[in-house]
Formats: sequence, C-alpha cells, structure tokens
Amino acid sequence: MGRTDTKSELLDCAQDLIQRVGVNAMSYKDLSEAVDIRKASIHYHFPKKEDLIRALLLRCGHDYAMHYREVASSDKTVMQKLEAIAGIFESSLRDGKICLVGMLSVESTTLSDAVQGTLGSTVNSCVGIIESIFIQGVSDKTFCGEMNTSEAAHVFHDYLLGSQIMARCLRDPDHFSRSARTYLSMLSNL
Amino acid sequence: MGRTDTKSELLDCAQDLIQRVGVNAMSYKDLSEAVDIRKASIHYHFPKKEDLIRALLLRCGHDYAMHYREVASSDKTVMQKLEAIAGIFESSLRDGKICLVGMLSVESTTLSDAVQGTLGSTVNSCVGIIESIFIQGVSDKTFCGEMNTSEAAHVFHDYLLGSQIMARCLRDPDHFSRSARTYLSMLSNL
DNA sequence: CATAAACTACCTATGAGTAGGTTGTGGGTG
DNA sequence: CACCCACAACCTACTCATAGGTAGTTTATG
Repeated sequence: MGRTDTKSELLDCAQDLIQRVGVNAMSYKDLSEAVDIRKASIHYHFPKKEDLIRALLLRCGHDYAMHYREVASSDKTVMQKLEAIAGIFESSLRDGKICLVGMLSVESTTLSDAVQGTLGSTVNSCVGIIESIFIQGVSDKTFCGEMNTSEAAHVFHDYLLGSQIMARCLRDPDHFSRSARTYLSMLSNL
Repeated sequence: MGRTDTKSELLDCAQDLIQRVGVNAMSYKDLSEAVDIRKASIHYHFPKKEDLIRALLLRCGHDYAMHYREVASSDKTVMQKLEAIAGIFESSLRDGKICLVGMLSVESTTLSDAVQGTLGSTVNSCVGIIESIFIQGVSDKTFCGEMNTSEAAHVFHDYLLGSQIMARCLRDPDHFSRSARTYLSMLSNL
C-alpha cells in the first residue's frame, strides 16, 4: 500500500495548518481530513503530536537554511538579498501563513522542553545565514564598519516576524510591503 | 455574594493566561482554578468565550492607550520615550508574557470576524499614539523631515512584537534588551 | 422579595492516544 | 512456479480527559 510518501505529505499539511491556525488549534482530526487518511494512521507515523512537531522543525530548519543560503550566495546586491529574504516572508503571508518558527514560538510555552530547544537552534541557524548577508554588507561598504552584524541580523529577523503578524492582525498584506520598504530604506541610510 | 469585582478579576487572569499560553490553550477550567470560582460561574459573566475575548480587547485597548499616552505626554526626550515604550514590552516579557494583541493576532484566524475587527482597531489606536512620538521627533529635529511618521511607528511596533516573540523562542529575555538597543541606536542615526 | 451571583450536575463534541485486526507487497524456500 | 511468511501501512473501534456550554437551584443582600 502506501502512496508516494505519506510521511512528507503529513508534514506538508501539518505545516500548512500550523502556519494558518497555530499548533494548539491544529488537531490530528484536521490533519487526517487534509491528507485523507484515518486519524489512527497518523499515529503510526508520528506516535505523539510532539514527534510530529519535532520532525516538522527539523525539516523546516533544513529547508529554510537552504532557501536563505541560496539567496545569500546569489549575485544580487546586499540590499537586494535582504529584499529577497523579506519577499519569502511576504509570499507566505499573502498565502495566509505566518512563519512556522514564529507560530511555534508564540505557543512555545505549551511545548516540551526538548522541542523548545530545537526551536531555538533552528532560529539561530537561520539568523546566522542572514548575518552572512550583513557581513557582506559591511565588507562591501553597504553598511558602516561599526555595525554589529549579529545584532543587525537578529533585529531584521525580529522585525520580519513582527510585521508578518501585524499584517495578519490588520488583515492587510500590504501592511507588510509598506512596512518592509520603510525598514529597508532605513537600513540603506546607515 | 460577590467579591470586590469578579468580572475584572476574571479579565485579569484571562489576560495573564492568554499572554502566557495563547487563546487556544487557555480554557475556562484553567481560568476557574486561577480565580477560584466554578466554571459555570464564568459563563454567567461571559456566556461565550468570545464575549470574554471581546471584553478583554476593549479593556486592554483602553489600558494600553492610557499607558502609551502617559509616556507620550511626559517631559522625556523623544528617544527616551521610545525607550520607555520598549520598556513596557520588556517588562512584560521578563514576566513571561507576550503582548496580548500579538498573541491574539497570531491565533486570529481561529477568532470570529467581529473580534478580528476589534483587534485591528485596537492596534491602530495604539500605533497612533506611538506615531505622535515620532511626529514630535520630526518637529524637534530628532528625525529628518522626510520621515513618514505613520510607517515609522508601524515598523517600530512590528519590531517590538517580533523581538518579544523571538526572545521567548530563544528563552533569553536579554535578547530583547540587546536587540532593542540596536534598533533604537539605528533610529537615532536617522 | 426580587435580583445578582454564585452553585451542582449535567450535555455533547472533540482532544490525544491505544488495541488489535486487515491488506498489500517483496523475499525467500520447497 | 507456487506458496507463505513477515512486515509496512493502513484500518475500525475503542479509551479517557477535557473542551465549551446549558439547566436549574441555592444564597446573600439591598
């Protein structure tokens, strides 16, 4: 039996659901309907909900890192690269979805310690890649030499997440576009 | 019967719980234990959970506005005022709590349309007050004359929320302090 | 004595999770 | 080649706890 790959289909749908409604509003029942499989069969692949979340986090850490690295190593200018990173957040927002890590972070107090740890390291590796763009910006004089690149990357990432959430709150994806433009022009004046 | 004011005690505890674990993880049972009242009695004050949320949002809109206005009308410098606003976010973070509006925004897809509307206007009025600080900053030359104060206020607010959430994710409140310092020094260089 | 504010006792739906049975497929072995 | 066994993947049918919510009763006070 078995379709092409039930496991990754489950992960795809779970991620989609969580990004839309959050971990605590996503149930195995919802997931079973989305994938068209019985609820108990999900438990075969992911015995506990925590197993699902952990798997999701590992996969997404990998995927995001690839995505970001692709941008970082492209031949764009530094500002264009930062715009591209913002673009990733914007397109998922326009699809009704908030960054997975952000969703999980907000509800992280209801998650196990182990998952919370994974969450933190996933974020750190992503921010690390963003930092590489800022480092490039310092060396090519886009930014001033005194810039603390690690902090700059964190601030940028913090901002992207916040803006994504506020755009959802205001039910206006354009909020993100306008706001991001303002932030980036602020950066380019440094 | 009735203690001093059960209704506001309920709102206090509900707000506290939501800021810690989120709307969907907060139940009437949790709330009843926190306030030491039977679950059914909560329904007397707030028949549906949505009634609770709406009441909470209205009260918090009022409270935050007052808080922010107090800062805005103080005799501090513009940068000190922005620091004070950031300080409000920081102290609630250090108490394990994320901005109520932020928590609700993330989970807003699971809320009714009416509540989502209230959420949006609550935010807009708060950001409006923050904008008044930026307007002052433009007129006293802290910021350059071409600044779009509305966008600047939104970006600032977006950032504060995002940073609060990422600090929770990293389980390090100091992340917020460091990050905020960086953001504010970026602003002061405009 | 009317009313506000609390209570006990319940309902139905859904949550995560488990036990144990069915089915399809690929790999040996007689 | 036919048989059958083992296992993966899925199923039905449950468990028990909790969710939000309701009905109807008690109690204290102006």
